[in-house]
Amino acid sequence: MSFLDQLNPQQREAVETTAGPVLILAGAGSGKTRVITFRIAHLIENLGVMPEAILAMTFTNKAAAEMAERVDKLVGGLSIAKPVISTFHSFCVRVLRRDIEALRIPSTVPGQPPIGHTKNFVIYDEGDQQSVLKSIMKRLGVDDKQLTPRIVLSRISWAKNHMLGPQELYLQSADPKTEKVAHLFEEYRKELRRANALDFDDLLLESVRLLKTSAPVREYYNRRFQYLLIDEYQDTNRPQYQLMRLLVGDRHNVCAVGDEDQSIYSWRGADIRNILEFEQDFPEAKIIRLEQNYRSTQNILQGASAVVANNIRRKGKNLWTARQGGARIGFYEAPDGENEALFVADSIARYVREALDRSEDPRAAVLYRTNSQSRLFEEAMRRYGLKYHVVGGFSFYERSEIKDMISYLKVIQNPDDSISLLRVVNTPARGIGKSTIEILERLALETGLSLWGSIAEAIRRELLPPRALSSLKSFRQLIEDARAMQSGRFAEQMEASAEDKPEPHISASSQPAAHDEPVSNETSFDPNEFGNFSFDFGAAAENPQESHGDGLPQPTNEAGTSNLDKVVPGDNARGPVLPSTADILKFLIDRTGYIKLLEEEDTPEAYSRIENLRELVNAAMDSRDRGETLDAFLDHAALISDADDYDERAQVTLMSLHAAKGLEFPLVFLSGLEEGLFPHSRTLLQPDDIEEERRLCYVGMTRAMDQLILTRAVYRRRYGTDMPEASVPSRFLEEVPVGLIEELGNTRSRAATSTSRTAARTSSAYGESTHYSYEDEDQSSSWQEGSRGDGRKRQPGGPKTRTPSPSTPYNSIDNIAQFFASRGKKFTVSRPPVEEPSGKRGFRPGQKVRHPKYGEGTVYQREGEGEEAKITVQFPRFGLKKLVEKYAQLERA
DNA sequence: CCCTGGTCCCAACTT
DNA sequence: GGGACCAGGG
Repeated sequence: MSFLDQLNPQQREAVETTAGPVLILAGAGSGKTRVITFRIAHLIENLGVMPEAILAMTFTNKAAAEMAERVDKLVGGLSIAKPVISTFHSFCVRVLRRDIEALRIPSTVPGQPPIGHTKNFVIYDEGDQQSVLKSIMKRLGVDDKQLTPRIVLSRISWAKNHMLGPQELYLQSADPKTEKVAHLFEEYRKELRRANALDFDDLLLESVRLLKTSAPVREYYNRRFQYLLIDEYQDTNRPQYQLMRLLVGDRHNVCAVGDEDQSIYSWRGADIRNILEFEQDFPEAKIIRLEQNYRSTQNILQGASAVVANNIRRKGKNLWTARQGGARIGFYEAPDGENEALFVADSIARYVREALDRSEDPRAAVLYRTNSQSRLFEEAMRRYGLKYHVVGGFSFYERSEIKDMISYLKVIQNPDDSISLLRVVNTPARGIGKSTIEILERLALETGLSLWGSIAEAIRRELLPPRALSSLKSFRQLIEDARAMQSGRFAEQMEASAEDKPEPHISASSQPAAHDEPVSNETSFDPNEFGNFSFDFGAAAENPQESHGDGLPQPTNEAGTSNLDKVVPGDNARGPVLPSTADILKFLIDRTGYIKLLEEEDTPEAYSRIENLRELVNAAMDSRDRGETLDAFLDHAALISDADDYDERAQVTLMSLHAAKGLEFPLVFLSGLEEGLFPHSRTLLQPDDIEEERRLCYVGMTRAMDQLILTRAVYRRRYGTDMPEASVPSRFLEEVPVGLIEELGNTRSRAATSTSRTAARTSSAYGESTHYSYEDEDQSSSWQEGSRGDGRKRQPGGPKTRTPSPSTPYNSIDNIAQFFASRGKKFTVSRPPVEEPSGKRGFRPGQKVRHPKYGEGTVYQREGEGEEAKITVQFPRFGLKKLVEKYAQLERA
């Protein structure tokens, strides 16, 4: 029996139509990933295609990794060679690292090196881009208020996504503002070229340019890749589209998979025309529709379809499911954002417990339009002792100590990277201050050198006071020593490759990088050339609340102390040692005294930073074990994305709607359904933007397998301290057919809020009968205890459950229980017992405690009396925190 | 030169 | 709620 028998007829057709262009219109939940992976497996297994001749493009590393894993399972280690499954951006980086120098042009000045990027280019992230623009705008005296670096950057990015250069932008500019942007764009480009840096958009654009202009390069890839697959085709932009055309060549073996109803990235340049006009691009194209949804119940699917049916720009489709009926779509209207979050947490706590009792999938997702909404949900999850995982937000790489070290590495890879150099030249402080920097920058401007070049020049010509000069000398020595470590590695490679000609470079900073052979005339391909990234990085440091699935303790690098011994200097145990990225990092940390200074600081924050640095060194060691060089390590760090840290083992996942694309959960909450929030206020004016918001809503709703609950807050605070504002229900709520909706929650309170909103806010009816309130401290802390106690051994109906009387302030919970009960899931309305207050009160200095967010810590001091007492606790990872005992859910550890 | 504390202004999605 | 920026003291 063939594995193809597992597919439905349409899926099977999609898998077996391997010659020529194919467009697969795959509705939500219709087995898109399955089709792609089976198609790859079919090519390899049944048609004998060489794995390395297959290229599949995805949007996130996570999706690529998952796809690779699934293909691996199907093909079962038939061959060491693997198909290339990669994100567009990662793929482009590999292409450019290999051949970008084919784009260089000879200098007009004889004897000068060619102009253009070299293969040791660095990647600039958004922060780097902003720094570049900021300094340009300062230099040119551009008014910061009308035109912020942020705005300019987004306009530049817009231009790039539409494949416009500064000149084109200038020519079609109709206003002085755009003219200015065009000018800044030009300067920005110069600056990046000088720094030998590329931004994210450039990765795509330069790859396109490379394939367009260099026939040998193009032919190399055309020969190598015979089959091309593109996931999420509806979200490709023009450069990606062109890249596809160039890679496909005239063979036209391309398979694009997408769903126009899930196009949610137009603001990033995604061009919905790409999918709508596929048939024009490839007249011989075969179109296959996958319309059977295997994920959701009929109610959910109907609701979602009804919403998206309000869009005009779509092909239209008929999604159906065999899962007739199902739970109705819940709707809960909360008085405010806090209550909304508590409602969600309460429902999830209940759901998780129940699902575990029945050995069902206990995962739930909370989706929101804006990341800032996550805070309230996080607090609520902690209240309920739920293990949750937040996707996105502040990542490991955004921490300052990590950025510092990464910047050092970038400078070592490419000293002309002036942005990174500026970041580290005085980090830690070594007496190179503002005035010194200003002189260097002026010198750079006069001479056309990079900052790195200017440092040498300033030292040579003794243009600075002796003090500054000696500081600069020691900095330069540091970088050069580190670079020398690097070149040991390169020297060896150079021996291997024959006719290599190290070229002089403007500031003598170009690495004597080993050239691959010229691009043409290769007959065999290195299967590892496009090796996929792996993603075991940073997660542990990020969120101590992170779940590990079944609630059982897992062998993780918790709190990191176990990693300590891995980082001791002189870790040469793993065989003949060439200097690796890890070695360089250790060298840097040692020479700069970075950790030593942190230790001297002797604050808990400092120790947490040290911990992060160790984590970074560990990551570098893993990178070394994978055989990666410095640039691969840095590429990885630059291209890892928020969506990549989604952990499918977490019971509760909090994330933006965008990040949820491609995922599915038994229970989904779609929150903040308010005009101005979702749809977002910045989209209300253009009809096209509203359609995209609606697609986003569709994406969110179709993530749900069994249960979908929509929520909204009547009052919402926009900023931390401002007065809450009354909201208008989202239009999307009205677009869901009434018959599919089940209202949840306390109707009385809702009536009160809608009839007299301001009165309700202050009246006791509002304040006290609010079902979920942060002020009700007994309730929440006892819930906390209860669910934590249940965490490992879940005892259904044990002593920890009781049914509240109808008079408890939990009206709405009764209602939810009924709601769940009505769909055949029996939910006991449970409420953990109220604990004796004396049992856990009164922490004393020296005592070990556990905090839901900060983990274990030691009480440092106690101020005040009773439950008003403030206790200061030292947490190894988070430092000293002053907590009001009444509110902090501290436990004895 | 470096650190601190106050103030301003912001907050859409993300490779 | 918080990050970026600036003024002023050590």
